Amino acid sequence: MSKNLVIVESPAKAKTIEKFLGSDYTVKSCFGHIRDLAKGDDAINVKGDFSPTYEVNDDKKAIVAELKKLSKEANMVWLASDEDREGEAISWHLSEVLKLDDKKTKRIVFHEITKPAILKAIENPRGIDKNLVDAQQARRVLDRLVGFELSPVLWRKVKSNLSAGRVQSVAVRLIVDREREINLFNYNSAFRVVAIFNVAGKQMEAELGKRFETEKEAQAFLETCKHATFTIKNLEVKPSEKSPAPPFTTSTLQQEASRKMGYGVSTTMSIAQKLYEHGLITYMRTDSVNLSEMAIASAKNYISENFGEKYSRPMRYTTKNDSAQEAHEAIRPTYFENVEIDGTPQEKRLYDLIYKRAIASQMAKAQIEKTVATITISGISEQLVATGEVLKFDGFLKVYLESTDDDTEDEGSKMLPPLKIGESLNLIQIQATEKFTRPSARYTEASLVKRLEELGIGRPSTYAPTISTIQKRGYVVKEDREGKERNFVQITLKNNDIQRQEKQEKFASEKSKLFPSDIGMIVTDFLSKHFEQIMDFGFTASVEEEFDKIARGQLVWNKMIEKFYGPFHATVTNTSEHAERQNAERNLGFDPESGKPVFVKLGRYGPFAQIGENSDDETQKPRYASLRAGQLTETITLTDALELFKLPRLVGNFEGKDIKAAIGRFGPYLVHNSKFVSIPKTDDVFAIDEARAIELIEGKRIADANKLLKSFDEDPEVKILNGRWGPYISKGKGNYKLSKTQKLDELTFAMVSEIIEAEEKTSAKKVPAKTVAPKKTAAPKKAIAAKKVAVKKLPIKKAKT
DNA sequence: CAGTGAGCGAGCTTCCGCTTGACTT
Repeated sequence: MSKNLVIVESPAKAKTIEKFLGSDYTVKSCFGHIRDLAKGDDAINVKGDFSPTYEVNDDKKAIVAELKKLSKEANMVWLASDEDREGEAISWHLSEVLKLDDKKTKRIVFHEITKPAILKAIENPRGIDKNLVDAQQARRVLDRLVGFELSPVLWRKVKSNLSAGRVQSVAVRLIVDREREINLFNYNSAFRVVAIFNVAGKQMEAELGKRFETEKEAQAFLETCKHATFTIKNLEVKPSEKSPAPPFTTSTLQQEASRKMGYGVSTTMSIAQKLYEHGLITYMRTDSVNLSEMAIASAKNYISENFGEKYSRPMRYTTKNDSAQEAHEAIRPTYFENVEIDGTPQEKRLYDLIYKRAIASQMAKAQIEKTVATITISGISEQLVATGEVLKFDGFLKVYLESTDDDTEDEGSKMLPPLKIGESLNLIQIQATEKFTRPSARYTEASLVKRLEELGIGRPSTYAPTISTIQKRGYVVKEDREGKERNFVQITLKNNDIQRQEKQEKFASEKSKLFPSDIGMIVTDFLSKHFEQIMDFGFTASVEEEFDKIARGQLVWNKMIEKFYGPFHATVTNTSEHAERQNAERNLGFDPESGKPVFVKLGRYGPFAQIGENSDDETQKPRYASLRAGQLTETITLTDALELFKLPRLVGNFEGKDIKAAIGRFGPYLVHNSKFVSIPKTDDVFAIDEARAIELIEGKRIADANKLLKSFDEDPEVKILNGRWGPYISKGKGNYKLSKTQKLDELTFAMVSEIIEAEEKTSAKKVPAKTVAPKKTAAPKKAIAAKKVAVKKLPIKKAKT
């Protein structure tokens, strides 16, 4: 048996370290925390000293048993969990649960997985830092108390199955606040003036230094330009430079993968996990931008050899964020020699991104020469300005340029034609275009993570799960929204003639953005009203300060909790007793037809509009209509609400049966002879006519006929259908899997019955199905061929901007 | 998969932060 047992958190890490340490060491992983607070409401002694009750998680029992056995056999146990609060707690829990002897237990830390770092750690062991452990306990206990006391208040006052917490509730608030900010936004417009000149056969653009608030002013300006002369007054050449971004952290990786590839944060993380497991990148849950000395040296070599010495600029980045705990390195390729990898297309793309970002961070700054030409207009004091950029030295831009969240299309760097001071210019045209101001952008998953990180809320390991939680609870939806049309004015001076045009543009269209739901808004308002402290963006930062004091031994952890819990719990009790139940009811006005009041509120099945009050009179029953996706009780207008009651609408008659059009959970549909047909986006549910409806119904019939691959005489209910994932068995309302290798023409009724029976049995054993199956992102199916790494010569092309 | 919304009340829900699989209608 091995003399030394080393315990780390991650199995992939264990494998690597084992190689560095040789045969005297067995390296095992504990897979993160092995113990947590007991499940129910009694895990914390709130009546006394707040002492917690811990339990070994069910899925950790086996690994704990194995570690117990190995630790008994070893001469020395090295606790090598991460060097941060959580890591320290993991080591402490291990020593408690495994009942480790202090004399044969050592605590070691390293924040990079390199041989020198590991060996150095082994030479410098220490004991477990109990203060740091206490800081973690305080963190854990506080989160449990907040979550498990607030959530039940929501069950009583808003809706069951809701949740609240230090992190998620603030995340929702950010989205709610942003939505309201956008709804209240005042769109102002001003006229931007751009002139185009002909300089020696080339076009050159120049913009006026000011914008005009009114069309009249813009018009007057163009009038004065009619016979003006345009002269170059000044030419200024300014050198400037651009620096590469630091290598990725979890948050910046999520942002770039979202901007450049459109991945959601959980997609990015599961692809990165695969790359990590195959030893291709360093750990992907990190808040550090630090690179190991080994990595910096190897990047320097690689860059010098492949790009030339002047492209190399070894650089040590430091993290600015206060809340960062830096237990790991930045995310980087394990070996810079692996320019390309084998794997799924997604894995290749993400690896490429990580690779380029890391290598660029060690490359020289780009040198840019900026030219600014000032142009005077005769008779007017305002001046035009033309700017041009020349890239003198590309540096890191050879491989990578970071994207921005701001989607304003900057036309990019243009070169100016050769110009001379005093030169007069040939005007092609001057155009004044009405431009509108824009509100702050709605959050994407990744930009929300960025904001949370700035506020110090949440950790790299929880960003993606938090974003999933707030969507699962229905507080927030990720959606595309169609833009709206608006008119703008454009006035053009060309050949001494002024033309005015009214044009249309689309604005406010959104792709994969986060929108709050009614529930999200109600819960945010309710919590903000009664639990201001928890909803404050600075709450996490202020408790973090206290945790730090605990870690430094300046504060006793349960005293801190006691001070928080007293007033907090009093508010919980008070709110439970006195606050009213929230249903977001809002009066919109009166229905012009019936004169009855129209209002919206939140019901069991979601938000709905109602005409008329509830009453006992059977003949006076109110009318109901569900709100459509994207409509909120907070903002819906009377007109829009009345519109909802125009459905279901009788469209016509076909084969002796009525055709009706309406909008359901999955969008607009037609119903005919109790069969449903979706109405495509190109048609309008309020305007669709009989002929078009029949066309759609017949189209659906053909599609259904094609869907049927096989039926059985023995039971007409049993069919083989062609679905999104290939052929499957359908019987009544149930669907059953069919193995992929099964040949359809050989399939008999007996075989099908067997499959159905077998599946019924296994599904009966499973836990009763929850109301809604959680959506999961598909994990990449194909694993990367182990260690088969193509070392190619520089396939890195210039990064897209 | 699809037109609901009353009221009573069983029993359940829920946090954040470490980790990796499981498993897709």
